[in-house]
Amino acid sequence: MSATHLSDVLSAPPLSVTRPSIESGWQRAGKLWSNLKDICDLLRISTAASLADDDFLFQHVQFKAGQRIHTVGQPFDMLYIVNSGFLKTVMIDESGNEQVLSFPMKGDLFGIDGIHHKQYVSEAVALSSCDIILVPFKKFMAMGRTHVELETSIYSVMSRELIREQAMVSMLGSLSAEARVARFLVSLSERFSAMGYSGKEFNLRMTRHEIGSYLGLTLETVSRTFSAFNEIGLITVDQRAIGVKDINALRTLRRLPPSRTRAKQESIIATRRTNTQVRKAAATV
Amino acid sequence: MSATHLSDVLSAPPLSVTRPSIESGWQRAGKLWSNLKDICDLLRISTAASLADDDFLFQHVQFKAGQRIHTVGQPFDMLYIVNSGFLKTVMIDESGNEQVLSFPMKGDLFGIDGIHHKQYVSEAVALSSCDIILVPFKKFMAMGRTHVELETSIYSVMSRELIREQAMVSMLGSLSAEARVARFLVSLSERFSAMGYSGKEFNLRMTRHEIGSYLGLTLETVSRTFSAFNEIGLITVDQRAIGVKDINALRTLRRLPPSRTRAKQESIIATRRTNTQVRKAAATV
DNA sequence: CGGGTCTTTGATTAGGTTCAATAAGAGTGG
DNA sequence: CCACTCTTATTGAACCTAATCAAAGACCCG
Repeated sequence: MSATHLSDVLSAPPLSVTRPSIESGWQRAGKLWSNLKDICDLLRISTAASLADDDFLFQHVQFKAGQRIHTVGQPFDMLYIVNSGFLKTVMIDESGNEQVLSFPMKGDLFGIDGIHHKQYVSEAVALSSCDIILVPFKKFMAMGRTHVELETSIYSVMSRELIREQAMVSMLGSLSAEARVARFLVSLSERFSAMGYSGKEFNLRMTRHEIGSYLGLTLETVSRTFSAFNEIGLITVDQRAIGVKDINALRTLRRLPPSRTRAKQESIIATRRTNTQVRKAAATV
Repeated sequence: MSATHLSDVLSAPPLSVTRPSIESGWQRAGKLWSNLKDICDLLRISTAASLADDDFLFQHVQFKAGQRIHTVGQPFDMLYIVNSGFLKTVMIDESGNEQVLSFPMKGDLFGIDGIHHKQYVSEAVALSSCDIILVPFKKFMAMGRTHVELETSIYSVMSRELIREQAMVSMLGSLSAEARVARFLVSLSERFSAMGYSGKEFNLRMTRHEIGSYLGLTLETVSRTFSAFNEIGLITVDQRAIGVKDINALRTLRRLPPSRTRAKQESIIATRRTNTQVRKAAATV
């Protein structure tokens, strides 16, 4: 039952569908399968009528916490969609250190980074029990050719991922530690809400170390910032349990001391310049 | 002649090609046009035979330093390929600050971020005179349907961009200021070399401020780091003129003081632990 | 030549890392 | 079920990198 390699659990698609299961997916021979429409729904993609016709089935695979869905250097042929559970994706830099890139959860697609070099550049690790849908890329592309709106959606999802990374770069390049942690919590809250869970009370599935890696901070800074937010009453913290008390404060929390801001905000600069001159004048008196 | 809006310079494709020009592209009515094969070559994409057949022509447009190729919120319908010149792409955060995301140059594709929301999320600004190829996205997708290897390449290029952003996140999250600046120089050197220019002597086309924004540093830190590298003999600097003296030293320059490294390198941890114990033992003697 | 932008360099400050020690859980096996 | 261990989290103190503030010099372009 403990599959360490995908190939161990792969099986041929069922010849016929038996019965719908509770969650999205059909069951057959103890395995779950999803059709194209299920997948589009999961990805929050516009789902035109024609998609429902396609009877190709995508296999689900279960992973337990700690197991790897794919590893660096492994030949690419699949994309993956999270049906349930929590994961992290990491890059391994030349000195062997892990850098967390994302925390995929229900409805998220990962594995895209494997397309270019025909092998994965990152690793995906389950942080909890996970149900993952396998999406053979070749097949998916072929389907995009027959369902034009699907093709558009694939490009759209890839574009979305790029935007996500750009936002990440922007955050790492310009926000203070407090602001990063605050946004991280807001983002988690919103994602939990979107999934139908509580956005006010939730458990972190990742360690402080992993959060720190994701945000470009040390685990100590993350811990301290949680504590600080707790003291101000923005959140409550007890180990992995988070209670969001003032999400708007978290949302608008700017970098306390700006960074390479300055430029552009002429008014502020003008004001500061005036102050400086006043100060100088006072000094010379 | 000074076009501030793309629509001012757009014209219908020529009915027939007249004569090949010096650089990639054909000339007609004072304008440059490229075919599919030119574009694939420029993007360093596998170029199968069938591509040469396609006689659709892509229009070139010239921009002068400071002009914007596209802006935030502008409706998306084009991708852009740099045929010559230098640009920057920037995101504007909620407080109006620019964050530099990339410095596109010859052969680079940009505008991908516009696909998802059907409008651009970033801006592209010319840093020098530029010759840009317009790639109507709809048309490009359609061509991908008839040339399967092109479709694959489009996905591949998008994946490449995602990897680039991931590498950027990784760098911002884990490297010291020195290491970031060093890698920036190495990257520039390699790109200039790949373009046929000298990778040892080149001029920066961007300001210290823009480099700083790109690397998540202040302009002062960038300037100081250049000066420091200069003193160690890794490079020579004179304003925008850079001479790379020891690219390997730049390449391997690690973060002087590590960050959230620690984990994973068992040997080092073991060593450090031993040292600590030794120190403790010494202290108790 | 002059005004504006860009760059360099210095002095000071502060935010975040590093090192260290303790506490709190989670998992394991006797 | 509890002791033991390993991982994870919290908190403190000292240090250090990079930001901030400031000023002067270099360059560019009309």
